[in-house]
Amino acid sequence: MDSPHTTQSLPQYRQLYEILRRHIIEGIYETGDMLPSEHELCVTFHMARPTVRHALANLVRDGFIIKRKGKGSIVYKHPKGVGILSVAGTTTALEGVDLKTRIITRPQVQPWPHSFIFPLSEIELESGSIFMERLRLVDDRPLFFDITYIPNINLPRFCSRSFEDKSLFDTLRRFYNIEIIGGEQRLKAIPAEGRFAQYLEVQDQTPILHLERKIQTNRYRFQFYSKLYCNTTDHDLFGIF
Amino acid sequence: MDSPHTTQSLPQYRQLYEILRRHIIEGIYETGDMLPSEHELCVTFHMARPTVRHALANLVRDGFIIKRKGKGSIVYKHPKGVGILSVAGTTTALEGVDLKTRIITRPQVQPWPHSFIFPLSEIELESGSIFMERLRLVDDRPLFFDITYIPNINLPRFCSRSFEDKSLFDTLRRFYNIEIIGGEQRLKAIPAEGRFAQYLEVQDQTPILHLERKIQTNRYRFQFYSKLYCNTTDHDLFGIF
DNA sequence: GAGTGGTCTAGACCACGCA
DNA sequence: GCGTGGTCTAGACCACTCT
Repeated sequence: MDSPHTTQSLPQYRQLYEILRRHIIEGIYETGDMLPSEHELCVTFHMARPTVRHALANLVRDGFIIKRKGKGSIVYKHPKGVGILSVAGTTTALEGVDLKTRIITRPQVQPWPHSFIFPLSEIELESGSIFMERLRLVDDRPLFFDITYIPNINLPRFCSRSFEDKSLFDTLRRFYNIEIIGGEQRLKAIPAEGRFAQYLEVQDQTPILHLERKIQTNRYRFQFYSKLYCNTTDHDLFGIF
Repeated sequence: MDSPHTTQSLPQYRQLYEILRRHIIEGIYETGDMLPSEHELCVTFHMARPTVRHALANLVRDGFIIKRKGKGSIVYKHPKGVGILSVAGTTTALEGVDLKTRIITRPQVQPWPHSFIFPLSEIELESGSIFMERLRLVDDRPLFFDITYIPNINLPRFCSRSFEDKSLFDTLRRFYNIEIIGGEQRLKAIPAEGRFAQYLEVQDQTPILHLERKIQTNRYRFQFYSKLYCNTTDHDLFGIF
């Protein structure tokens, strides 16, 4: 097994979040079911109410439950959809879906593009970027093409890791202790052209979704960037707000 | 003035949120500035720390600040962008932007469309929907076309209210005590066609963004729906996650 | 070392849904 | 009227950034 420090003292609210999340995904709860009340969860897991509420708040944020005053926490499983607009990261968001990753360009260090989408700091510019291109497939049909730029700062052996069918976010968390804490994204509908149309297996000029993202991490002054080209003809993109 | 109960005992954490949010938007803080520390805010506003933290957490959620352990809350003003993907509602998200609304179809009661995007409950079906079409313009250029379906349940005089350059969310909050607490949305890139292309003033077949949303409110079992057609050629859509 | 945010406790009172 | 979640208090200890 490769679990260096899987549960390395995760905060209690995160532990409870993971447990309930798993229960919902695995079908122990169905849409419409009530979660145990906050009080019950306090007793069961030996936590104070704010701690329990913190966990539940995150489940709300990620769309797993909705809460009703005087009623309780209601499980809400969303119909199939591709929730790549959330913090959780693509691989997690698509849990339960047959997701495959094909590496188009293996991670390699190179200078930043000349005019980059987002402004870069001195240190980012100096260090260069780790560049990587991946095609993600759902049910063996290409869903989106993902170009990632990561500042090459203190990420030993990063380029020699395998990302075939692996989660980038997981790799960052497990080997480098980097957690994703948020980000911003810009969306555009654009016509598919050239190699993007080929990768996504759509006709030239088919409307596709283009996302440019800046992803914040818990490491001080460390963020990274990605560009997505997404085929929304077969699947809708799905988001919570 | 039309402020029936503007501050009708808003919770403290919301009051603080609104104050800080306004200060950020109005330029009292610039990007990179530090907000007062949590402790300072506690003292200044006579609140306990969890209350202050609740307000700050919402500012983080809405992208106004990022927090750094051992450092503080850093103000983060996003460059121009159109943040219609957030809870806040279009009008609020576009604060500071020259937003105009042109009513295409005045609110009217009618039955629900035959096959509606989202499953509807008995009571929603029985009551029929309030239907309304609006074109939203930024700097006098059409940005998106918005079709709204609201269950016609206990919304007296709704159809006779004016929505020209008014916020729907504000109307719901002020006159019906309905708050938006979240929602889900589906995104697609589609080609502009027919009247949509005309309204948005784009060429036929230009890629546009299509959103289908279900919007949750604090009123029990009350949600509403909207469809958006958005021109992303001139502006990117902007989102936080 | 001083100050910051991150986590956590053990209570309290209120508004709401439901029976 | 009971149980639920929504709000709030007044503390506590820890990990982190900065000087």
